[in-house]
Parts: sequence; C-alpha cells; structure tokens
Amino acid sequence: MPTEAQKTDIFQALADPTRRGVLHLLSKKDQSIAELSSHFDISRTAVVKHLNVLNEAGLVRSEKNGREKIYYLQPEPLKELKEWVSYYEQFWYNKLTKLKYSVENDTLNK
Amino acid sequence: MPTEAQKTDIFQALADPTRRGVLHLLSKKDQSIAELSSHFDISRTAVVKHLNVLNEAGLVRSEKNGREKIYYLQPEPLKELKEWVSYYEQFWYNKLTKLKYSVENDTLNK
DNA sequence: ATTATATGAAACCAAAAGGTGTTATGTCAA
DNA sequence: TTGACATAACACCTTTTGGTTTCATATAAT
Repeated sequence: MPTEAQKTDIFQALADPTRRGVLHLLSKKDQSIAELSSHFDISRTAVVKHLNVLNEAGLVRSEKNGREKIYYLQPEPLKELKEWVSYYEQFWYNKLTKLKYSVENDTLNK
Repeated sequence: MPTEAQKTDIFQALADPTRRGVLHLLSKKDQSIAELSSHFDISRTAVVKHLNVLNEAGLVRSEKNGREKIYYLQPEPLKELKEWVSYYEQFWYNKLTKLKYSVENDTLNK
C-alpha cells in the first residue's frame, strides 16, 4: 500500500542509467535539484524530468526548503523488483529446479 | 563472466512488459517463436524484436530445431539485478540504516 | 529595493522504441 | 515436387524518450 499511486512502471523508471544514478546519489544524501544536477553532464531541466519520472514511480519524494526543493529516496517500491527477481532465482544454478517448481506451484501468470 | 557480451543493458531489456512476459513464459517452458507469439496480441515480427533485445541482454538463448527456433531462458544476468536491488534493501525499513551504512562502507559509486 | 539564486514551465527537436505489413528463404510432409 | 509452415529480412510508420533553450517566478541576501 504505497502512499501515492505509482503512475509509472518501476521497471521503466529504472531503465535509464541517469535515473539509477540519481537514486544512488539520494541513497547517500538527501539533496536539492541543483546539487543533484551538478553530478551529471546534462542540463538541470533534463535532471528534473528524470526526477519527475522517479517521483511518479514512487521512488523519490521531495519537500521544499526555502527556495530549494530537497529530494529524498523512497525505496519501498523496489520491493516489487526484489520479488520479481526472486522468482527467477530458482533457475540460476540448475535447470532441473524449473521442472520441480512448475509442478509444485502452478502459477501460470503472476 | 557471461558466455557472450551483453550488448544491451539488462534494466532496459526488462523495462518492457511484453519482454517480461516472454521471460515468464520461457521460465515455464522452452518454446518456439510461433508458440511464444500466440500469447500476445502483437505481431510475430514484434515478438521477434523483443526476443532480439532479450538475446542481446543475455537473458535468452535459442537453438534451431528443424524449421523451428526454440528459445530458452538464460537467467544468469539477473544476478546483476539482484545485486543492484540488494544495495537498496538496507534502506527499506528505517532510515537510520542509511547513515550507518555510508559510514561503514565508503562506496561512493557502484 | 535590487540582485543573485533555485526552481518551474513551455516549446521544440532528434533519435529510439514499439509496432505494422510485405516479401524471401529454408524445411517438413504429402 | 509442391504446398504448407516457421522463421528471416526489410521497409515503413507513429509515439515516446531524453535532451535542449528560453522565459517566468519565488526566495535569499546585500
């Protein structure tokens, strides 16, 4: 139950390397748009667009502080990603597990 | 050490829901292009394009069987995804962990 | 009050993504 | 060998994506 609806698919949000870079920066420190932008070679406007995508995916939030807007990480939606990948973990080492699993659980779709 | 170079970023490969659907189908059963295509509302040609993307990301492989081309899941590259997400796991429950971590390990990038 | 700073918002653009349909090639089966 | 089937290879199209520049607004500091 996320506080806000996730308008953007999390997989799509993470597809862009700049956006993943933003998440990593925010994992170190909450920071303003200007500070975030200083770490990339693209314009501030472009970074803001990425922040909007991340925000719509529920991965970041922000609050105004004077004339600054401070962004912070909101990692909870990544749980979905973890669950997704954990399904595939069973196939990593031997292929026999696949058969075993599909017999035990009969999950055809999600 | 993947057998083949991954020309396509795994995050990008997973961004498309159809491609994730293909992976899920292949996790159940190795299958031909025709059989895979039957599960989607898009053309076979479109499915082939998705398969090419997945192949370039190292997530699927194929082998010819007569006039058919059988695709199978290659889940190993997903380990990278798991590692990526595991970094963020530490931030899931309380925000204090963040500080703790960044003090102990001083990993600024990657 | 004025100036510098931080962000917001809009218009625009090129390239990539995701889709289509058509035609060609290789293989199986009758 | 002929027809059907499975895939390959193109050419083409529309929308989305990731970027730009420019202009406007709000706040801080002198």
